[in-house]
Amino acid sequence: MKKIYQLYRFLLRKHGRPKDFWRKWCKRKKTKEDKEEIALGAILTQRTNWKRVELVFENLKRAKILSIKKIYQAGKKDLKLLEKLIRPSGFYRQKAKRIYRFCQFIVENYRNLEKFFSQDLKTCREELLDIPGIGPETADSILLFAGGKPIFVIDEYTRCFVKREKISNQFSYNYLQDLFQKNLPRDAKIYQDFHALIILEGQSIKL
DNA sequence: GTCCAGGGCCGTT
DNA sequence: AACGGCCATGGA
Repeated sequence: MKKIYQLYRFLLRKHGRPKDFWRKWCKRKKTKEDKEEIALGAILTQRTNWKRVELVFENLKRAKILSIKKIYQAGKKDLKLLEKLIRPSGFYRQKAKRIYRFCQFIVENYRNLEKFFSQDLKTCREELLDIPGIGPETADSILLFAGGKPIFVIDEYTRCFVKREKISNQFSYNYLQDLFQKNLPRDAKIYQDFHALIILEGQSIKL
């Protein structure tokens, strides 16, 4: 069943190549710092939209703690401060803790993201999933969009897409992830673009 | 006032 | 394995 790959080609023709999904959504340039923001954004965006996450980034920027290291230091001293800054993205007490623990994990074990991502995909994924508050979707978003690792992200948009296109009548995370990966070249760029296209498609239908 | 936005965790069945 | 309740904000 190469239907999935054909759907990818179809969406690519329809919407064009999404230049840089995260840049477009975050309205930011792709820099080294940006990778950290992408990873942090993956947690902040849980069950909310990007506008809210933008507000948090602005707060963090204003407070000059917009990096993994700075958040780690700030959170260690005073979690309440992080809570206050993270508030606009909702679930702020949980998310402050989640963000802090993620930063703590990176800094204390690897010093920086680069080092962490230098390991193989399987190791990175297992370690991310061990951090409380980081589940499969958040972990894979971090791996794919911040780490450039070839792993396909399943989210609500993807499930709606699967349903609309009658790709499968089973919707569990692992099953769908497997299905997409088996029917696509193992290429992070393609996974990124396809994911962006699925969201663009989902939003265009909603209107 | 009501609805909802790109999850994850925990407890129950 | 599947489902329900919970976490919380601000814009439409």
